[in-house]
Amino acid sequence: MRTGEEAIAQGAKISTLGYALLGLLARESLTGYELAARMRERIGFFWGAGHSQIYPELAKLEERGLVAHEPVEQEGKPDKKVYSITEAGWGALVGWAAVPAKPRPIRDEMTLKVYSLWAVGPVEAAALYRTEALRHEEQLAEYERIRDWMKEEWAEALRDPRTPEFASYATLRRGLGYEREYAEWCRWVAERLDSAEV
Amino acid sequence: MRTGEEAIAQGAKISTLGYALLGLLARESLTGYELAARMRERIGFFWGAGHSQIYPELAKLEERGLVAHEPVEQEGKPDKKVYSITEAGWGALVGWAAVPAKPRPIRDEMTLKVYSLWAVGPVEAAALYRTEALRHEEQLAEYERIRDWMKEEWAEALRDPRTPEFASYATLRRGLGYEREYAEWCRWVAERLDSAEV
DNA sequence: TAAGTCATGTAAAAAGTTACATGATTCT
DNA sequence: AGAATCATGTAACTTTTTACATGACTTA
Repeated sequence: MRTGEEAIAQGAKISTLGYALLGLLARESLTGYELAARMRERIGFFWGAGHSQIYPELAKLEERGLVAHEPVEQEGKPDKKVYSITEAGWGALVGWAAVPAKPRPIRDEMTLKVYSLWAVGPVEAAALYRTEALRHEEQLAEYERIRDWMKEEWAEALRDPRTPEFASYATLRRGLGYEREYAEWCRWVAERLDSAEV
Repeated sequence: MRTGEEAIAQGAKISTLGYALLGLLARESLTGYELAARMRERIGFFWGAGHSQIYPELAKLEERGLVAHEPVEQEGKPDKKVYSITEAGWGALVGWAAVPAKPRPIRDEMTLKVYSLWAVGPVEAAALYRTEALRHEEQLAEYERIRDWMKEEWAEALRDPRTPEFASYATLRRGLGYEREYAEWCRWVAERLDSAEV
């Protein structure tokens, strides 16, 4: 039973960014600055936010009692606020993670450009998609390095799909497949364009 | 040489949605209503916009001289405005399509949820990802039907990568690969979760 | 008679991006 | 000396989403 102040925020809806932050804080307590870094490094491939979006969102989550912060004084560095997830925050996260997401367009500008490919010279276009393939191959290679590291370091935990390590690995596998498929498609586009140049 | 009114808008930047509309209008002249439908049917998988975003964007494009409209009176139906791409619009489209897009996070909420998978019960989670796999398998099947149709109807045009038909086909292939990979990943997640239930 | 299609808009709110603002310490 | 890291914020702007608003005709 929730009463008083806690009940006030009951109705207010949490944004996807809010859940992303809760998901990171469920693993470890972090400052806004660190959350921005985790956002880039860990889940930046499929969700992103700069610090200008994170700080106000943390304040909102705290208002609703889903996170709490503790001020920490530091020497030689500016003071910081370390945020932790609360029990209510944990409940909100679990509730969100267990239900399907509403499907939305992926908003991939490069695919949008392909739709107008016929308006561009084939030589120029082939070069563009070969460069794009390279980008995705590099990202793929980076993910493969991380995967190998995980398999070595987390061998034990990865056997159990109820660990945060497995969840990280599953996320990475999605990136792996996404980049592999994307690179392949870019190469296919470039190859087909090459055939027109002859 | 551009002078006077045309020059005024030179500097103003066109949004991705603007280019999406130009890309559709480069193939055929359309009304705002039809553009919203094309958006859903043709490129909805990787870019989306409702009519409330399209009508104002068309007005902006017209201000900048990239599209022009002709009012058409109809019987039994409300009057409409048929938009066409201008030469300036064509130039803008080609310039945009020939350069790489700035990479952005894909903002896939389902992948974000996987990152917090460990917080959810494995039985519940397995059901969720099996349902999700189904969604992507159905979408894949739909794309396969369209692909088969294209290969029959557009056999001639698809041999030349400089046709709009080929561009449509290339776009579809991206969706095909994306859904296939996504479904496969969902099944993998579900299977791994099953192993924990025993 | 209720829902769907055709047709065009505006308004408000939410989400996301880019820029402004400050300041100490550490690395190159 | 300049750039990067740690650290937290606000402001302005753009983009996206959801809701409001209207109205004739067609199909189930």
